[in-house]
Amino acid sequence: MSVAPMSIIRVLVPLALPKAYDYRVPPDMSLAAGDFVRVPLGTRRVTGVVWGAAVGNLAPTKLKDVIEKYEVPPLSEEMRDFIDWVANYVMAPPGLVLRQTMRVPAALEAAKPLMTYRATGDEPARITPARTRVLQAARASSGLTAADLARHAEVSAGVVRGLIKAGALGLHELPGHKPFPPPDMETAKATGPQLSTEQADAATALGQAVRATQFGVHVLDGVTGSGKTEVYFEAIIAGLESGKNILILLPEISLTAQILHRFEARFGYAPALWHSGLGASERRRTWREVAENRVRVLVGARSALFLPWHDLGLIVVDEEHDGGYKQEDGVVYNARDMAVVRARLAACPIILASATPSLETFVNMREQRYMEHRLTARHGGAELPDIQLVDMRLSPPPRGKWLVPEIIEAVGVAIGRGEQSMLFLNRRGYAPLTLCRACGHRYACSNCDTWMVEHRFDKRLQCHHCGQNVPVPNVCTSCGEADQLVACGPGVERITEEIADYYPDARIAVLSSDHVGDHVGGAVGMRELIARLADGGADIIVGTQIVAKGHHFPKLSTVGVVDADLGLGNGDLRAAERTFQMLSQVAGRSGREGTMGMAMLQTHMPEHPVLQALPAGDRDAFMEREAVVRQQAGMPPYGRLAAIVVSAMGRDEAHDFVQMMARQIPAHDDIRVLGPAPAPMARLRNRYRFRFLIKGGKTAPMQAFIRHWLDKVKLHGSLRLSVDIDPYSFM
DNA sequence: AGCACGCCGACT
DNA sequence: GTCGGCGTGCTC
Repeated sequence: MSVAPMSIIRVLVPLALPKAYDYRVPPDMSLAAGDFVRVPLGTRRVTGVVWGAAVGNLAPTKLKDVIEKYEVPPLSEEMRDFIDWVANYVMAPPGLVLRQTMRVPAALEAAKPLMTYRATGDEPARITPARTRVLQAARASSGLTAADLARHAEVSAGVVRGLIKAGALGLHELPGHKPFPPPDMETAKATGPQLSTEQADAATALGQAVRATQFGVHVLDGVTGSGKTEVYFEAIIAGLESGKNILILLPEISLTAQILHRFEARFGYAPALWHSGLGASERRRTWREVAENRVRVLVGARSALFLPWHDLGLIVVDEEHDGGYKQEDGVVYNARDMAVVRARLAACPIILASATPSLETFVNMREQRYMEHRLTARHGGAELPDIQLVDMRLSPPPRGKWLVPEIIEAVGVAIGRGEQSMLFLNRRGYAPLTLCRACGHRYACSNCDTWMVEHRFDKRLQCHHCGQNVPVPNVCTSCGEADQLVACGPGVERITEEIADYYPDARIAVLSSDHVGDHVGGAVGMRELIARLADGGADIIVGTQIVAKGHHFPKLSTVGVVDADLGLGNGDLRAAERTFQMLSQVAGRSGREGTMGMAMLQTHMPEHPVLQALPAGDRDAFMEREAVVRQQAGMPPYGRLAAIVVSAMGRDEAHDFVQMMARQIPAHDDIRVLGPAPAPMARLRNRYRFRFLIKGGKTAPMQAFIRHWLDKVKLHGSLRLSVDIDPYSFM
């Protein structure tokens, strides 16, 4: 009797371990790469994924046995390659990247059976119109739950319950999760809107790219209101027809609802959704259905990239320039860039859509690495808004106020015409700084290097970085004087108060994450709130950047930007680019239906290139100029950048460590290390932070350099070190 | 990420 | 004397 040599495999577990570990496969178990397994690790049992053949550099006696295999489709080789690629690129342990995929442990367990009902053929003793409709629905399609039947027949749950009791409906348990509805190709193809010539051209080209099932990056570059969504919907139809699956990424969850509704209107069914606010059972169902290759279209936030996809036929990254694609905590990555990699591995096209593409994308498009599809005309002949600058040096607001007379007047004109106005200020709360008139004390966060922001609606001082939150004191906490606190500078709440003074009868609404929240309940609540406001529920909307994105305000004619310079002065690499993107988005909110909108920007530096480019409507000239600046500075996309932030509980601990690191910087012809310097937030959540910037040429081996450097140092105590490849924000 | 091991202060 | 604080290191 011969015993086959026990096979040994490598298992990656979703933990911050440096590599995958080897395990023995018990003789009665058969495993292949990609299988989800349970393995012992130390004293615990964890779930992991078979990553491949064993490395075999550990004494066989030390190996432990795989405990069990999960009955889930294996993670594809493509996904495993993607995870390895991302881990290598962003310099994170592969296990931590795998964890992005394994965030739903419950999805690995067998699903509860699905309780569906079908008509038994028995006629109930009493028949009513409601009952007839339910039985019709039950006969028309199978696999419907009691709730589905009630919804299809438009009756209450009680009617269905009655029919079950009467024996007319019989329980039929189905294994697995409730499937997502299949695409309705008839509707999709029948209800397509009339596309303009340029829309149709772009749609045709994208459709061809999808059918060619070849990797390629396509930029859908179109001004606000030019119908980008309708164009990529056509590409989605091509993908559905070819039997492939489609992933649509959005930078934030509040936009998912928006797309969902447009998608339903166009395709007659709802796509799957994926974002952090999904409930546990929906999350589990969606993960599982993706793993089983039964989700055809999914709209999601950046984490949707790590779902266990099969057969991706198209990825769409909407608002590709948006900073929301950058994940800053845990594994630091830019989902837009990783989506391009994902598409390459899947050998499918990817569409980057934006009205204001990032400079990286702009340069790639100009140098023809990315295919350009440009939409220049606004929908329904609407024109781009007239953008005007108000020089605050020549036309200052009244003392202690923030709005210039020109904007106040324009809002008045809009009110007179029954149109909406929007005042934009990207600053939450009432005032960004509070000080004591008596002793000069400034209220700072005790954990961070920042001021406490007054929120007058909830009468509290808040730190926007760590969340610390105290009631506004009655007496100064420093000198004890009463009623001496002064609010310095404006936030949206203060602007609301100011405009209300001028137009006391106007209906004014504030929109910021404080009032609607950025969780899903908030996002849903916000959709409803915005729909109400957009429908004429307010005369004046005062908002932070939350109002800049995606939402449609048909009655909005006038936009006032309270501080167009905010964000230009902080020395950030992308300050100009980001300000341009944000301001053009905000200005683009106005005048979308037949009317010419107007936007006024309050500025102290009207000669700044960003503020010159906006009224001139000359995005390309601005981008070209910005590209030259970057090229001269050797900055991305003409050079490479990485950041290393070291933090510790004590300033000396962090400082000594970065000094020691500085002495270990490896030499390299094409890479320079700047720093260490105190990080832009030198203290954050009670930790002292220092930063190195690593600047390399376009082809510099940044990761290898950093790996080599970090191999020479060892963390201890409260020290933490994080690497950010291609940092987005420098703050 | 957990969890055990190990070395220091303050309690019945 | 022991209970327990959390720094350090390991997990195939």
